[in-house]
Amino acid sequence: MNTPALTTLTAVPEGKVISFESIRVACRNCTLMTLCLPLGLAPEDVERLDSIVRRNRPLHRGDFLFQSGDRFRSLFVVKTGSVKTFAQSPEGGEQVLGFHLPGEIIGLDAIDKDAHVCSAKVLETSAVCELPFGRLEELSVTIPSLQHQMYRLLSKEIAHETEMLLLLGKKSAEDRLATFLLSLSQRFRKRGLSPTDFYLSMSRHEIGNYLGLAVETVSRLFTRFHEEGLLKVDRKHIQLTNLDAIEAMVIRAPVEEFRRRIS
Amino acid sequence: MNTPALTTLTAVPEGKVISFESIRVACRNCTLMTLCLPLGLAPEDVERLDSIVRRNRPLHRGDFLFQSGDRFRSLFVVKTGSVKTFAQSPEGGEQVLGFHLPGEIIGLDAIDKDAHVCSAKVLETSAVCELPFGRLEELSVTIPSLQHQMYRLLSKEIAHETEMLLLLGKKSAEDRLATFLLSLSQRFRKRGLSPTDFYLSMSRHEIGNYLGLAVETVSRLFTRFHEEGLLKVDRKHIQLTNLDAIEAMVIRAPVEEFRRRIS
DNA sequence: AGTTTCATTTGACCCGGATCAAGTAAATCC
DNA sequence: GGATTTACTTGATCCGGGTCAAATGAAACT
Repeated sequence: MNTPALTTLTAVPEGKVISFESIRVACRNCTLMTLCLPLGLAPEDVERLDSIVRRNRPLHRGDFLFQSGDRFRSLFVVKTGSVKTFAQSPEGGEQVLGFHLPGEIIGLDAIDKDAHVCSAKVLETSAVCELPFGRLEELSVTIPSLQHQMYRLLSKEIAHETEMLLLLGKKSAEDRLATFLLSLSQRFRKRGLSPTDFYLSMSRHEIGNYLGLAVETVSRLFTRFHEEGLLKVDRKHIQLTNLDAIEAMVIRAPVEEFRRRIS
Repeated sequence: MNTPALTTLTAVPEGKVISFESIRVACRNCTLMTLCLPLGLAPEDVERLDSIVRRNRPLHRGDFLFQSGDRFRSLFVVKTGSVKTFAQSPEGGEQVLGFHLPGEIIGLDAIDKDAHVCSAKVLETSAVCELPFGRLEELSVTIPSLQHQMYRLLSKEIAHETEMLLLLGKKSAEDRLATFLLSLSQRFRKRGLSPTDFYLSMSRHEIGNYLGLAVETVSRLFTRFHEEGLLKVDRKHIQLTNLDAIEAMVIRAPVEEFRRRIS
């Protein structure tokens, strides 16, 4: 048997039932082990970690993991499906902060203030592991390799946000969308899924919000990329037909700087 | 005696000598203790932390703490002066990631890859504490409150970058500069310095780069803010003559969203 | 099946801020 | 002290992408 919940990452239609078994798997049997918190832990330590993990029933589109202002109790790891995080201003304006795929950890920004500073909403039927942070912290006192892994994860998150800053600070709309698609592609690949053929679980509006672009711009860019033969779009189904060109697009981005410097 | 090196945060002219004594102070006597790593530690633990801190000679404008690609060995804490961090593309283009004031920790993004992913350059004569990360990690295994403080610091850094994402993702040039000035003001206040009267240690070019704006735009905005009576500018000397207005400017930023929602 | 609702696409227009181009003022160098 | 370099300011122009408006298409509702 394979693991249907993982391979149908974003393909589970609304309301369909996910195999409950695939959600209850222990860390040691989880296909995400090398992407997740247990990375680098000795088997017996994985068991100890496993013992504090709460595996709740699957969540559905629109469900919240937590909302901004909630007391911080747990970190969450996406197991199947996807989750978006976003900040909201009192008036209702919202800024999408990230889209989270299986193995990615959510809530790290809440440790400092002991309260959530953003909200997390499930984009499609998803299974999520809950890690009560108090227990995790106790555990990491007695497992140095877990502490190290925690530092690494927090650091990785910082480095990742830094990359987003680079993206939003300088690049053109075209670069932003190309970078976004490439990021998804690479993350799908790491999870054993097709890097060139996938479904988007988020709307154009959410993509635009995330990238600091208007919906219309996102839509136009998809059309243009399609016309240029970079990809095929059908609604939420994306096929990257020229991944190399998309990569090249992202890499040669800082050229304007270069041109300025040599002149 | 007061601590001249702190009170002259950005006012030490190039080449002038900083009191060496003020640099060598132990953590327990450091005015930054409540802003820095020792926060929340028992006195004996502060001593243990103190014992691994390396206090090097002051650095001067243009000196590097580290460069992108360097092996990661230590975290750094600004003690006096200021430091900028930036990412650079191979061609020479650069994106300023942050300006760091006394008590702020630099290098947290390097833990994951065990290599620096950005560079840190001193903006003015500055004293910096070096924290060898291996030692720090060992220590944090035996001092749970230090481990907790590390988690908090890492988390705070994530939350801070999230705020920058919000800024760069949505807001107008005006909002960006206002937010930047307000951030500086608040950070100076926390350090016991004037929140309304300070020197900028970074150039207009660096501010623009940081905020995703052209130098010319930054310059024009300073002129406009001056005309509107929000501040006085003389070269690098800034006086915020209407802090309330600047705060209001930042807070009422998401109004466009609101307008859209009710229509 | 037909209606409502919401998401996406497409077109027309406009504006904020980038870019280009001087000019001015400090700081650094002889 | 004068020359050179670098930083900053100001003005003119242009364009990428936002905004507005409308059409089209999917999906949910009755």
